Amino acid sequence: MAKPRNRIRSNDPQGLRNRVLDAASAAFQSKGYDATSIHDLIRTTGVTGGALHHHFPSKKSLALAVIDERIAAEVGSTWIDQVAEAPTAASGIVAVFERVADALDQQGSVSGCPLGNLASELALGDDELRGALAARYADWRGAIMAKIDADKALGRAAFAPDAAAFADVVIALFTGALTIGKA
Amino acid sequence: MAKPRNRIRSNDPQGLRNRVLDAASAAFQSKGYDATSIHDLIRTTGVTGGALHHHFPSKKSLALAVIDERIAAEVGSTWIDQVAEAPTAASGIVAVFERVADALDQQGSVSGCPLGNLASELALGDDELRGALAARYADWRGAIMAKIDADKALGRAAFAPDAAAFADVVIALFTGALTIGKA
DNA sequence: TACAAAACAGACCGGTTGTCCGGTTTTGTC
DNA sequence: GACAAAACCGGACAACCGGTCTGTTTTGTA
Repeated sequence: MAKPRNRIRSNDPQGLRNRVLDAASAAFQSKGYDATSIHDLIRTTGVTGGALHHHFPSKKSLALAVIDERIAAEVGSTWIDQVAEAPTAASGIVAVFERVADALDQQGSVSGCPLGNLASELALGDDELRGALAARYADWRGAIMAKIDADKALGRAAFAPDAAAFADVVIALFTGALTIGKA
Repeated sequence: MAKPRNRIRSNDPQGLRNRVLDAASAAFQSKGYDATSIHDLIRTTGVTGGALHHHFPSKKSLALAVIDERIAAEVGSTWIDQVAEAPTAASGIVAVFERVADALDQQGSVSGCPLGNLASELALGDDELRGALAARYADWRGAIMAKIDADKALGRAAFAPDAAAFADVVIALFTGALTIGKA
């Protein structure tokens, strides 16, 4: 006479994994990595500790997955894709800034750049995490540089800045602005 | 026959307070606020828990003191003073960037902007802390704006940007650059 | 149906966290 | 010297942390 387990259960590993990833990335952004406990995630998602540990053996592995899957996608959709599709690098960059500013106005609060928040908090503590974050920055930077070079090749560049330096400035400006916006 | 207490003790509240503040601000910058436990500070400074609690009843009050005393001084010496003493706003800003870049080269590692690190980590969690951080940003911004306006009045401005917007860009650029440098 | 592997459940552990408290010593003041 | 306030001591505390464990259920495969 074990426990009468009358509730049906269906294994959905990918769905459960995604739910955890969603909750984790949201919590990391709104509260920070250290301030988010895995018990918090257990409570908010309803996922049990065993299941969570099955998919993410450690908190660090969870952070790694958030960076490589969720944040990478976010950088891609809000930056890389937008810049690539724009007529010119400069116009694409300006458009992203305006779009983000509009979204922030509607939202009413600033919770920072997802990538920048994590970079600030855990880049210094762990080399593996720092590498994952650096890779995301490299992608971001590469997309801007590629567009600038394409502009130059097409003769569309209003001015001819050093692509690498210009990309760095754009990224630093964006990251810094969202950080200051939090205060 | 209580404990034979043969060690001499001399009360030095201000010195002890400063020692804690030094250790705390260093730890906050290198490891982050959440990652720094007050037991860490007890170990590294040798200050007892009771004494620490006497000066800083809570960890938050310690953070507040670090912001208002240590970080404010740092912003003042590396930014406000430098800009004020420079012949022109633009040259002063460039000089600060160069000086910081040189210091970072010698140091070999980047641990971020002290103000930016704390802003990123705890601005969203507590309104009082956010206010303290915002005040530091306001001072910083005000110093740059004042210098730009002074330049304009003296006819020294090579170009005539909107002072507020320009100051924001400078601060965002600085903060963001140091954040990215960590990754 | 048989069975191994994957997915999930949930209690549990050692260690650490921030905070607080009762007592002792030092210091300023009269 | 008497005495109160401030400074300092050292440990106790409950809550919570990330991680582990054993066991059960589901699923793919043949």
